[in-house]
Order: sequence, then C-alpha cells, then structure tokens
Amino acid sequence: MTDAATARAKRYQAELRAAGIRMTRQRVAILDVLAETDDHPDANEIFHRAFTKDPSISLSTVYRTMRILEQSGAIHRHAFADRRSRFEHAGREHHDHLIDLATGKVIEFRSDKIERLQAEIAAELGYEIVRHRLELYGVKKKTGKS
Amino acid sequence: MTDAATARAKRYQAELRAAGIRMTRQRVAILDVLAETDDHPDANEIFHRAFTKDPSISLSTVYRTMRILEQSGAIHRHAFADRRSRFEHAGREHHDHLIDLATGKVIEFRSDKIERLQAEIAAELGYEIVRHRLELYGVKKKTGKS
DNA sequence: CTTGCAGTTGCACTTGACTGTCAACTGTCC
DNA sequence: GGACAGTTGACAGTCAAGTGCAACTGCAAG
Repeated sequence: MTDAATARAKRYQAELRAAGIRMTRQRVAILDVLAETDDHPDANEIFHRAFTKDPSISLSTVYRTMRILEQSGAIHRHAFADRRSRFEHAGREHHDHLIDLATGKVIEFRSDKIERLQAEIAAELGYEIVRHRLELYGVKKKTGKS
Repeated sequence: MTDAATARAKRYQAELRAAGIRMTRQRVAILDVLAETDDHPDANEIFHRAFTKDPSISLSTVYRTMRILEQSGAIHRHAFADRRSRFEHAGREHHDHLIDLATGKVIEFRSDKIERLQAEIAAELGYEIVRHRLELYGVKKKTGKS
C-alpha cells in the first residue's frame, strides 16, 4: 500500500466516521482496498483483496458494506454488460466509461459537451437529470492513416 | 392485435425463417407479443403476455428465445436500474432512454449531436463504437416560469 | 400425406449475485 | 471498564437467468 493510498484510506475513514458510520476492522480493510484501487472491482474481487488484509471478513459483509458506502455516497455502483455490480470510490471527478469489447478493459473519459447536451435534452423533455449512465462499447481502431 | 401489429409479426417471422430459425408455435407467440408492444417488458412480462396467446409456453422458452432473437439482432436487451433485462424489438430507429425516477416510466429520445459527440470521443481514444448505452435518470421539472 | 430427425420444448434443477436472519461479537459513548 | 446498539459470519433464502434431458415437432425429402 503506497503512502498516498494510506492517506486516502485515512481520509475515507474520517469522513465516514464523521457521518456516524462505525469503523470496524472489516470496513477499514474494505476502505483500504478501495483507496489503493483504480479499476472497477466487483464484490467478489473486493472480498478477495480485503481478505488478504483481514481474513476474518466475509462476503456478506462486503455486500452490506458496499451498500452502506453507496448510500452514503462514498462509492459509485456500475453495472456494465455483465450482470454483477462493479464499484469505484466516488472521491474522484465524474466520468463516463468506454469498454473495450475485445479485452473488457474499462477506459474513463469525460466530456463537458456531452454533459451539457444531456441536460439540454432532458430539459426539453421537461426533466431534470439526477444521474446518468453513459457507456460506450467499442473496439480499437486499426492504426494507420485512414 | 391490430392489423399493423399482425403485419409486423408476419414480417418478423419471415425474416427469422429466412435466417434459418425454425418457427415454432411458441416463437410465433413471442413474436406477436413483440410486434404489438412498444414498451420495454422483461422476460417474465413477455412470458405472461405470450401465455395468453399460447398457454403451452414456458418461461424457459422465453429466456431461450430472447437470447436467440438477441443474437440474430431482432431485439435489443436493456438493463436499466434494476437487475433484470428488458427487451424491445430492434426494427425501430435507434434511440436512448430517459427514465423517470419517480414513476419508472421510460421515455425514448434521440440526439444526433450526442451520437456524433460519442463517436468523436471514442475516436480520440483510438476506438470505434460498436454500441453504446445512454440512460438519463431524472425527475420532472416543476412546471412554471423558472 | 407420412416419415426422419435435428432443432425445440417443458419441467425440474442449477447457477450466480445478492439479501435476510440470528446468535455471537465489538465499536463507541459514558 | 461496562453497557448496548450497531455489526458480523455463517448460512438459508430469494430472484433472474441458464441447463440437462426426455418427450415433442417443424419441416424437408420422399
């Protein structure tokens, strides 16, 4: 665990405690995992990673904790093409995802233009956007002129 | 079942038979359901609707058929906020979805600007979009001047 | 028409992701 | 150091979806 990750983990803990969430051994382990993660692990993956930090943790606790963290706004839940949820901590700037269909790799991107356009469209339909989901599924363009 | 829906159903049948897919009683029932549908039913809902046309159909067959239809490109599978798949027949123009968080109502919309922007963004990242998913989740704006 | 048979089906069962229950445990506030 | 409400691990239960298999059936060739 890098120093930066440790610092992040500490910050998450402090924030959650401030929000009245009890900091158990298991939650610390999960927060550590999230702090040193920059991919989009599913519950099972988080369980395995947390398990190496604290073998007393159970999968149920991971599910329960992910739900609590989601409700408190600490993490975001995604559901890409497959049926299971993937998570990422929320302390980062909003972004959307481009999924490489060949490798499954998830690339993050952000476009203010698109964000603005979405708000416009919703407004036209009489709605206000609370959240959105934009996922592009694509394949690598063959390099070369074209 | 309206005449238009019947015609659509017949067309679907012909297309699938041309693609070498055997037209069983059950598949006809499902195709009929899809032809007269313009919402986004899930497998269970399709099962119930098809059941009224042919009580011999089973849920397994609906699942199997939806998969076949999806692979043959006849329908699109969506997974909105909930965990189950919803379907719609593909014979229609591409569109995205705005989901009303209060009522669950699904509104369809389409924006060429956004489509173009998406392609641009993917291109910048070196990708070619195969498909995408754009869902806006929102609430009705309070009416009035604003 | 009848037949042959690969493709389909219904049923019962399995899977995979998650949720609920409950006795035992443990942060946290005095 | 208690007290005790919040939390946990184990495991049963739920829910959407997929599967194995014996029985059935489109449909193409006779």
